Amino acid sequence: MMTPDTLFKSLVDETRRRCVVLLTQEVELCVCELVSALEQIQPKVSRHLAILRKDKVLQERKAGQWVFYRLHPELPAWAMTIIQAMVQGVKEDYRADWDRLQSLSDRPGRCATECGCTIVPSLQPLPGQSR
Amino acid sequence: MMTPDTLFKSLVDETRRRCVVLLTQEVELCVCELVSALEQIQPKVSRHLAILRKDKVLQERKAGQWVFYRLHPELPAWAMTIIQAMVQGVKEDYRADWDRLQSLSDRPGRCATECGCTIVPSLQPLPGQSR
DNA sequence: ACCATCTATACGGATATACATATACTGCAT
DNA sequence: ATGCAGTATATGTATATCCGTATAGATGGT
Repeated sequence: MMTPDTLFKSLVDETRRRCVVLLTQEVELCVCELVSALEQIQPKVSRHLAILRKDKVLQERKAGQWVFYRLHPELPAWAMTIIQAMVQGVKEDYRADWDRLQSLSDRPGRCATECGCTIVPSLQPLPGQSR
Repeated sequence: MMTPDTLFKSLVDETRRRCVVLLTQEVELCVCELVSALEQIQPKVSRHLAILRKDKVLQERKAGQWVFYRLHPELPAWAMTIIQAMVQGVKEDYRADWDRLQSLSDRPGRCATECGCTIVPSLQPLPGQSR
């Protein structure tokens, strides 16, 4: 079960927060997209995603050679509140991550039939952003 | 200015979270009260309070030989949201801290005219008592 | 089979953090 | 001045965390 101890340990790292913030804007992202958006080397991103997965902050979905991550659907309400408040706190700081993500070409396709990602988290986009 | 990085670093430690949680229920507490409520040695509590003070999560008020701490009045809204959600997350877990705090005798008095704080109704201000 | 891509993990080093103990500082009372 | 209570900090140590590099596994295309 998620505890504040686990959540704060997970979110104390900025790389992990940047991943989580992007995943409040996009339903799911694969590792290579996060690598490009964050401009970090792949093993580093993968290691942090493993921590977020172990702590049940994120959920993984394997699709062929890709692994997609999304916010864990069973995050308790207080944890989602913390994540959303954290997004408010970073405001424009992580804007560059979002911009890089949007400018990527050749992103792997997602279709509802293959990934089942019909659930869109009811989160507010960052100020000035639209999808 | 408070940033999520600072706040998460501050709240990643359980001792610091326990201090903050108690300070969401009492307007202000002195170090010796926190030492008793948390059942931790004084240098440990003092060191963590220093971190919370440096990070502007808490504010200090010196009154004679006592130092009272309270939530920093300039905490941004998103930070207060995170703190309140964290309190929701710990629910009954920190209940023992509160119980020990309430059962303390000889708590230092708080006077509205000298400290400007709002006295919590459950508190019995006792003038000039030492421990 | 071979290769390229995507992802995960193991390893060693560097940095950061928490701890207990000891000590210093301050304000108040005798 | 002396002592004591409340608080803060310095020190050394142990542990945890993060990083980059190297490597391994898994998948899909040729």
